[in-house]
Amino acid sequence: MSEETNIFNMLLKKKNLRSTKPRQVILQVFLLVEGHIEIEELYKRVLKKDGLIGMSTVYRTMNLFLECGLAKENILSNGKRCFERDYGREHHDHLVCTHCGKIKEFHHKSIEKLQEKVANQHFFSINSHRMTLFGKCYDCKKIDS
Amino acid sequence: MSEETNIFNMLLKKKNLRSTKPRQVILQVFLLVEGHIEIEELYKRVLKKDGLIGMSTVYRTMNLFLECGLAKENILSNGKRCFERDYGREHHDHLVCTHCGKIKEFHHKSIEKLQEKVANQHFFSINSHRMTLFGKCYDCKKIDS
DNA sequence: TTGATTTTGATATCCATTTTCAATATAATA
DNA sequence: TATTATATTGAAAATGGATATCAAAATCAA
Repeated sequence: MSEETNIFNMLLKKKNLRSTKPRQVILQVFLLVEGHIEIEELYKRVLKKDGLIGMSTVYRTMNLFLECGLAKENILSNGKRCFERDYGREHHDHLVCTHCGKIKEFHHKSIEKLQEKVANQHFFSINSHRMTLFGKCYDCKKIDS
Repeated sequence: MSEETNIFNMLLKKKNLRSTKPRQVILQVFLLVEGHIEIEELYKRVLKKDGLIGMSTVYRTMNLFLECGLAKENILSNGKRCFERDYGREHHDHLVCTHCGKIKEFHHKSIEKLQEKVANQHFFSINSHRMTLFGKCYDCKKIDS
């Protein structure tokens, strides 16, 4: 049993929730996601495994994933939400190509140190941050020029 | 006539749109906004000036403001949108208190230089970015501890 | 098993936003 | 100014994403 499965089961236990087939299927599918996924696409993949599962259950279960830190939510430039796995992964920020939608991840320690510094100057203590750079990726620059 | 009024009128002309009373009223009200405002609150203020204006017109007009760069949209930590004026203002990022909702603005040149650097490393050219630090402000830290 | 409780999927509902549409306002021109 | 063509309006309907409701089904503990 993967560590992530474990974390999910712990959450279920903690909240007196039951380990049901739909929840396990959705978890399995989610754990195979690489990168970023919108809920519609996740639902499609879930249906392939079990055509009886309803959309509401996917939403409900995704909220559980968010709650226990297995998933993280992002807002894309078009305003839509997408999700990504968030366990055992290093924190990262996003570079989004506004032309083709490609998403790259990056992590920059010095930026984060500066963020801390800024926060301190304003007497804030940061819990989290969100940084997204929008632009054009290499391939799209080539196409357009 | 303020420069912002001018910009709006130019957009109207460019798009063959008409300068109507509702549009002028909404612009006037918007230009008095300081900081960040949700559309409901903007609508309330519009109604005080002219009780006949409808919500759809406010939405439509706000979209025009966004289009010509008079307004900028932000997504708060609770997922709601808010707007702020965006003409003649220096670019800035946000510090949001997740406890009381307070929003502070900051601008950090070195962070932006590093963002450029990161983008270059990934062969992206950045058009814009969005950076928000979430945490607790001074006052809310005091209350809670 | 049984019985108490939770979960489910379908459906209804909610909310923010956009679209539709007939009536009205605007701007250009005659 | 009167006319005409076109854009705009507000109200209401529609949309789309997400949540809440609820009776039937599944799960768990005894």
